[in-house]
Amino acid sequence: MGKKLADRKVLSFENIKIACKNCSLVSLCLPMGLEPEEMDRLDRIIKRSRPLHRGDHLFRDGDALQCLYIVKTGSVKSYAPSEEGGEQVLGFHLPGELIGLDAIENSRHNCSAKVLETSAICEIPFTNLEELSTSIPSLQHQMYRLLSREISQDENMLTLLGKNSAEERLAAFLLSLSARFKRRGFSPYDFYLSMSRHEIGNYLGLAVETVSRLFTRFQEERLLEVERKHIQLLDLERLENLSKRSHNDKDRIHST
Amino acid sequence: MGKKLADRKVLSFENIKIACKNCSLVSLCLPMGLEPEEMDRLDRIIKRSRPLHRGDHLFRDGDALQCLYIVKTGSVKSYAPSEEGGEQVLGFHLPGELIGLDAIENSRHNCSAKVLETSAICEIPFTNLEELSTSIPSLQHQMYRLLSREISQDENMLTLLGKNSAEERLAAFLLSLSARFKRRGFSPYDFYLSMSRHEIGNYLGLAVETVSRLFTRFQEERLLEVERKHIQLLDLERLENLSKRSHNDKDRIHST
DNA sequence: AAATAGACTTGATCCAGGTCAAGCTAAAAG
DNA sequence: CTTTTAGCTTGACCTGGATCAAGTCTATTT
Repeated sequence: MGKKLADRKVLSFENIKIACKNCSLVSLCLPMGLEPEEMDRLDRIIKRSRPLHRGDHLFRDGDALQCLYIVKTGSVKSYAPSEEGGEQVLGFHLPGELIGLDAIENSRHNCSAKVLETSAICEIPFTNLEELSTSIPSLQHQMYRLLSREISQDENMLTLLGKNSAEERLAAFLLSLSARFKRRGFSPYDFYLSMSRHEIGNYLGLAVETVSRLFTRFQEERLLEVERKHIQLLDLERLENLSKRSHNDKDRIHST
Repeated sequence: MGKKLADRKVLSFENIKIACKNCSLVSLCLPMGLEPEEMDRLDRIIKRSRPLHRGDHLFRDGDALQCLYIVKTGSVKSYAPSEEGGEQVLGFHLPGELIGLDAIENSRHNCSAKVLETSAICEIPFTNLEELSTSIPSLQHQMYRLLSREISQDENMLTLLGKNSAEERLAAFLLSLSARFKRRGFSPYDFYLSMSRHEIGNYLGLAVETVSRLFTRFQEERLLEVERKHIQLLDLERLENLSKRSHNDKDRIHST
């Protein structure tokens, strides 16, 4: 309990309530490319609440769409719960990433999102955002870009699940994390996983055991060093090669 | 050759060059919900070219984004080609569906799209569309909705590929087609597949042989009648049950 | 410090669906 | 008409990764 208080102090208002223009993420986040005046207008509709803790939900499948969410610090997973209690992990979200875009279609969330570790989150009421984007063309453009990017990413993921082997999937996953950490100014070689093996497996369409065995094997092959959540990538190049299916590509479809 | 001329006559200008307001797809297409005056403005930027033929490309992976495309009649597949000549089928598109949305992010197409049969296509120069959507809020809203819907669909597909068995995938695929035909005023029970078994398998992450065997089995079980491309669904309810994974849902992730 | 529990690892076994091989069919080309 | 070819089906076999079954390790609780 005393611990939690301390935690709060460390990340509190100085860090959380800063405006977009003072935020280190500005160059890869929603306000990217806006003029200072436009950024202020956006800033005024963004809510910055106290930090959320592991397991807290941003929203649940079926909730009415109120806000879109951006990770400021920490990480979030989104997932589609199934009736029977199972789930499909749809994505892991790092700082600067916009969450909840699949809810615009019918004003209702199509998946759930919960934070994986203590996280600061920016909330953006969608109605206000939409209005604002009508009067700020570059904000509208940025929205189109972010929605489009989400589609591209999902399509990549479809290819990964449709065509790639277990080892290709895990290698691609680690490289994706690595690249995203790098863009955020963190080490691309040395990082901590905020998600469990189970969640990684679920995301990649693999059993936990398979993920575990692959970590062991990758370590034996000196591709990486792993100790629980701590990952050190030792050979990005070989991982890169592993992640691209080199082998059987015989399902080429004949053109007409 | 005489045949082709006849074809052209049948679908030519009367049918192809009609304005949105006279198009039967208006209620499920981009102009959905626009005022007549707004629809005219949209109409003015849309190009309607002569029909394309099987195998013609709308665009190829890497092309600069010029237009988004809407199927008017016929069908289109989008796919991610891989270096080695293979491909991952990303989707099949029926009349009223918008194609190319993943290109907005970086103004370059991230996949290819080719027509599966003789098809009429509306082309919408994206720059014009974006401008127009700045001055027509309901058009902007519709764009957000369509982009969001694409994300939801891709997420559904991720779940299908990540969690479902071969039989669940094929059942879900057939039901999806059935529902989409229904919305377009066609029979949900009786339709023709415009894609090959190979393409279906590729899309669903299955080998052709598996798709073929499943069709045979579904027919033996009186779920459907299949003869080459012609499908008759005999028992939607049982197909529905098949498509939802009823069995092992033991990968529930423990909450914290 | 002992107990409990969740997360992870490792080994043994199994099977859904992939791969390989052969033949069939229909439609297009000659 | 016959031939060719691409698409589809069916059977036999094989394998990657799932499942089952024990542990082990860490962290939290008591």
